[in-house]
Amino acid sequence: MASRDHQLSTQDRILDASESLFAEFGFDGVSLRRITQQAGVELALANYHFGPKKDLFLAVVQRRADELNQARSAALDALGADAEVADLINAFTRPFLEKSVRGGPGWKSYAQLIAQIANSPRWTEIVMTSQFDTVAMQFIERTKLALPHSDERNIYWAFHFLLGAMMMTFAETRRIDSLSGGRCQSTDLDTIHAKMIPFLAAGFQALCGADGIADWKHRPGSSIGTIQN
Amino acid sequence: MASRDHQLSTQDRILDASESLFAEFGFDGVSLRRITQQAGVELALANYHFGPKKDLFLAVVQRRADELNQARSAALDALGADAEVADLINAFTRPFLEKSVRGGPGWKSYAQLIAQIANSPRWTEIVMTSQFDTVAMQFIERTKLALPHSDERNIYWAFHFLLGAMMMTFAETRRIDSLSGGRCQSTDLDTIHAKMIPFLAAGFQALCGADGIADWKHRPGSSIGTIQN
DNA sequence: TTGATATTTGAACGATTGTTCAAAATTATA
DNA sequence: TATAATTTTGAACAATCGTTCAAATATCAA
Repeated sequence: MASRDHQLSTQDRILDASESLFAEFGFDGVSLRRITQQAGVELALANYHFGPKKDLFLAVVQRRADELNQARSAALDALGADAEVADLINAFTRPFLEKSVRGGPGWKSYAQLIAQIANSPRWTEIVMTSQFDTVAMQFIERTKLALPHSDERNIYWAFHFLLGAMMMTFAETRRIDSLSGGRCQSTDLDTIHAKMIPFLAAGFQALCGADGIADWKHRPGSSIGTIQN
Repeated sequence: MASRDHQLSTQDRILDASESLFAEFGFDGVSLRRITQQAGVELALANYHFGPKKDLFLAVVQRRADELNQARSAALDALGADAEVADLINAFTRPFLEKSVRGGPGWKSYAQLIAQIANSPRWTEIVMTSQFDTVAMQFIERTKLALPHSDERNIYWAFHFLLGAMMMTFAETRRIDSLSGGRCQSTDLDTIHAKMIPFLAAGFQALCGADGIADWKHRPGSSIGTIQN
């Protein structure tokens, strides 16, 4: 029998258990019985407090979305008008890093859950767009100012690649760990983040920078291409 | 009733239906009844030919893995010893692009399925590592030769970011489409790939290049950091 | 054609799924 | 304290889940 934590409300205990289990097994991989059992509450309470299972899933995502968005927005606003792209990338990604690494196990599960949702067409439309696109737009607009010579679309694509690298990092799949023979640790998010910022900043500069680059043109019949401006 | 395609074997019809449905709803989001119904075969045939559901899922992944790995490996081998990083990235990513865009609907579903698996710790260990890490290692080794001055670990992390950007692209979640107000199309993988190559190549150069960069150091108490060498 | 092997069928198994509901217990209001 | 509103309980609902199996059919080898 799961020991009850009387510090937490029934809603929070259900949300905590859902967060951890959804992150590990996905929406359809977890039953409401398993969730309520881990939460230490009766099965029917999930429906009573959150309605259908899908609404519970959305509640899990929404619970921490506001706090994350506020932290990101504040980090962006704290930057001066002369902020470089690396500063903007850091402002957008560091709050998530801080919470995933030092926000407790709930935030860790939350980050892994969001990382999976972000690559699932089924949930992206319902969850990501509605919850995170406002701040994403703030980042885009600031980046347009920092890279004024760029075609607008390139900034969107660069942000798309940023999202991919960031989500892959927070997913912590440990694939690189075995691939590198243990020389790299997927759980060391601080180190990865320190590598990610210059990597992405260079990508933004190459794609959206003033030196006006750069689509990759494939030469048919050859496996070699070239970067053209 | 689903019309039977007598061109295809029972196994292939089950694999095709599984591929499409697993990509859309995930492993636990699809029942064997729905799969066999879409395949136009009896329920019991799934178990007869593939065993338990998990083995069917693995069979779906394995079916196209060899072909993809061979194409990637051939593209890498076709490059000369003087290949640049952009060439290596292109050799690793273009085969997947070509099959996803011009390989038929099966390959499209397959790419989306792999993209979701890649960000799921539950499947990465079982699927990705065993199926794709051999060719991944070939790419890593070639990149070490192209960027000989780099700390080995930075190449692994750069490859990690490459995977994230690539998987986010093949997932086709259409998030950027709405974010950009329709100016960017997630389904236009050719355009995205043309942007991705210079973006990632610049990232590799910044992180692993001869000009020896570059970890992002966060200044405590400030939201501003700096790139140091 | 005969016998052996492989595949398909249709039904059923027990277990688990999300959801519902009336009654009991608790908390809040007056 | 008495009344109302809220929360919790325990059980049950119909539906669906993955899996199994003997019988029927189809395919192949001799």
